[in-house]
Amino acid sequence: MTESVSSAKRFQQKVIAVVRTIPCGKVTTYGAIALALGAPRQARRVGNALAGLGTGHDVPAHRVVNRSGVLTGAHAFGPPGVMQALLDAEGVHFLEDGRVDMAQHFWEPHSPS
DNA sequence: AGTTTGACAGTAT
DNA sequence: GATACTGCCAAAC
Repeated sequence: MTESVSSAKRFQQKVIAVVRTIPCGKVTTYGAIALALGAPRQARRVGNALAGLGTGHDVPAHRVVNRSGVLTGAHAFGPPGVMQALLDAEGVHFLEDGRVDMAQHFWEPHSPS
């Protein structure tokens, strides 16, 4: 089935595949995902792909933060604080800066192959 | 068809 | 160490 799909859509599917493998209580970065997909420096597209998911997916997108540990995509989860609450419920610890403790919860994804 | 924006990251100052 | 600038590429306007 060689269906013609937009490259963005295909990229999105690959992103989803990786994000779904993120273990509970762990977080990763956009750049790490992009690198695992074989698209280094394309971190922006990873975020853009997740932004297109919207609601009704089984993807733990709340476990994806930027390199600084900031929840840059919190706005996509509706009311502010929801993304933080989801992570906190999974045992993720936050710094006083409101950032995720990357040194403790960073998890590096692998290629979905 | 050109410009702007975006759930980022790396390098330079 | 913090701030500024640039690179990347696609979707939206």
